[in-house]
Amino acid sequence: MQDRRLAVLRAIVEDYVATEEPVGSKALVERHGLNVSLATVRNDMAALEDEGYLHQPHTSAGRVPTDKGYRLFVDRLTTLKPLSTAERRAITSFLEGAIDLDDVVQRSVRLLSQLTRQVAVVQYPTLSRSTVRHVELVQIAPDRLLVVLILSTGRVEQRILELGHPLTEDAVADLRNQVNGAATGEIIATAVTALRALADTMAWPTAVVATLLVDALVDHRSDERVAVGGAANLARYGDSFDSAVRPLLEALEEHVVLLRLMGEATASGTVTVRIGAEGPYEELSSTSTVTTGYGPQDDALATLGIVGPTRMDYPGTMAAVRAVARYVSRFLDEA
Amino acid sequence: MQDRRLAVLRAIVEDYVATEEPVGSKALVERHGLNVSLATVRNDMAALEDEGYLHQPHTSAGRVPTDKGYRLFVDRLTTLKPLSTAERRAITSFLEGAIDLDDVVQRSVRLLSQLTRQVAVVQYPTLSRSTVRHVELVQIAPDRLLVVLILSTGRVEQRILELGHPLTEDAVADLRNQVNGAATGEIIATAVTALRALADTMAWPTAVVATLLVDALVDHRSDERVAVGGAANLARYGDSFDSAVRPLLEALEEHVVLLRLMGEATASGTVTVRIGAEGPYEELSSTSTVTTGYGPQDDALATLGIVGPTRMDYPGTMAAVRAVARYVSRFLDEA
DNA sequence: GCCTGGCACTCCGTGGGTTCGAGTGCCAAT
DNA sequence: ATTGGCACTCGAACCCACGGAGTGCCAGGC
Repeated sequence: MQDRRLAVLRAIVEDYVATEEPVGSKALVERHGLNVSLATVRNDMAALEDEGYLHQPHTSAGRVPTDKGYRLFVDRLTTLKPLSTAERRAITSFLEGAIDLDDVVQRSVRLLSQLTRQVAVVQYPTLSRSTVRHVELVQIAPDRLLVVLILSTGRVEQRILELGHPLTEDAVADLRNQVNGAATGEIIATAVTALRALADTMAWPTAVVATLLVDALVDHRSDERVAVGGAANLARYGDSFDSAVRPLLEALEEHVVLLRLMGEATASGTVTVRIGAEGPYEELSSTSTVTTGYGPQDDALATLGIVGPTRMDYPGTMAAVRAVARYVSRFLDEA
Repeated sequence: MQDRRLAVLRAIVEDYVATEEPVGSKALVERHGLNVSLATVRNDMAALEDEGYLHQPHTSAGRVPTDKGYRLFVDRLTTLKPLSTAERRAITSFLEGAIDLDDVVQRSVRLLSQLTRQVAVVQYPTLSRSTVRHVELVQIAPDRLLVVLILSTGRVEQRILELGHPLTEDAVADLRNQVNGAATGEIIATAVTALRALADTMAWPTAVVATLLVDALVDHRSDERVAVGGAANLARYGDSFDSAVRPLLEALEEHVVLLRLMGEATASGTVTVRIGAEGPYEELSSTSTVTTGYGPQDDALATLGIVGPTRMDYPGTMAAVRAVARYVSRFLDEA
């Protein structure tokens, strides 16, 4: 009885996602094996509407799930569809050719957007937990230094420093050695502390340089990088263009907004679903996000997922997001 | 007389761009200071239509410019609007804070899209004419090398090499010295030749490494990089969604397609306008591009511009594109 | 020869009215 | 609790008529 109601809700969600049209009682009993009569289903639907799981656009129309309805569906009615072997093969072969971290991220975005037919978002692995592999200083002018920071994740950060004072080649070489001695192998936070200590022991002007280096290291800009792909999938919205697509297109360009929308990286393996108004932005109240964390050793370094309409295939999308996160994590383990 | 016809065409283009609606003879004489009668304007319009400059959607509707009409407008009737001082100030202050090449490109994209309210596209300066400033080799595993290539434009390319054979630290240091000796200061093409020659003189396995380095250098992937911004401006299309926005959204993700659409970099200062079907893609026959080259010393290293509907404010857009290219070029000169 | 005023014509967009049908709610019976 | 039946609601689709914007063309004037 309560079971049947849930079955009705599930059927409505599935039909609505498939057809994009409000689903009525008749279509429901025909298309699903509910062994009850029309009237019974109607009663259930009316009850579900009273409880806020369904909504009807107008009196003589079918029912549409509310955010609350989707939430229940995702929480209690979803069994993740395993991916087809073809899909699995696609994922591995797609990732195999990657040549560096940037490439991995870009391939993942493309992969995710193609698998889910939604807009995919992949955050670059955050700096905070990765370690410094090497710091390279290149003097491109007497008073100008290019800093290249190579991290254990394979990520490379670059930054030009204006010194305000010329340095000799030897001074740069010396600085390079000291900086690498202090920072290599450390996580960013430790490296920053070590460099600050180093700067204190140094004579001007190298001390200034070390300080500038610290700035370059902690530059938070680097934490905000994301890759976005599959925006063309927005074209499938068609209806509700102004209310849904416009704010989303805007959000896709504001990476800070996007990151907030995606939320904190959750443990890899746990897929987080945010439905409509559960997210932080009112303008995006008709979009949902499906996200999870990823990173080597299943240690969630960054977030990855998709953004789409509340009306989406949650089981399929969740499975795809989880699978891609898993494979990318594994790939990062190897690298 | 012929002059008046051109004036009529100009007025129609301007009105149509402003109102987005087919413009009729009445609105025309009212809004523009054409000192002739309705009937005269009608005759001119009919003549312009015969010659293919105008088109009327249906008998009792106003006229709309054809691609050919826009072309004539751009070629003969356009006087570039100078930017307002506010706009100029915006450009300089926007670019001033840039900290590296990536940042310059990203700021330019944002700037262009905001100035023109169109989708902006900026190609990263191509490698081909820039010189090698430094090659850094970092051994991240015995048989794995991270190559960081620093170019005179400030661009940094990175690539991981799988050696298939372990190298000692000394071998790497030696290789680094030799490679830098051969490549530093040369343009890419020369550097490649020099490295090939170097590889011939070397014993295995360093020769293999040098060869791999060449591959990394000539990797054409790097020439395809573009930054895109302002996709949210597509939301203003509203009508003609399927025919115009969808293919464009797809093109924006396919950077190769996008680069072909933008065309070759033309000399900085010369703004190229491609209208509708003049471009290489049929699906994009209702979009135009406004592009120009940019680079230090006005040597066009790369292309920059916008993509938008054929119905756009060409004079304003052309002025903005030219101005941004000029300022970015100047900025690159200084750096 | 070019411009102008006038007139008849063509269609598109709009609004009102009607019909059609899907879907509902509720009641009485099992 | 479930079911069959019935009356009801309300949006979508269709039709039609009408008004008006815009046109093409002709005859007359400078």
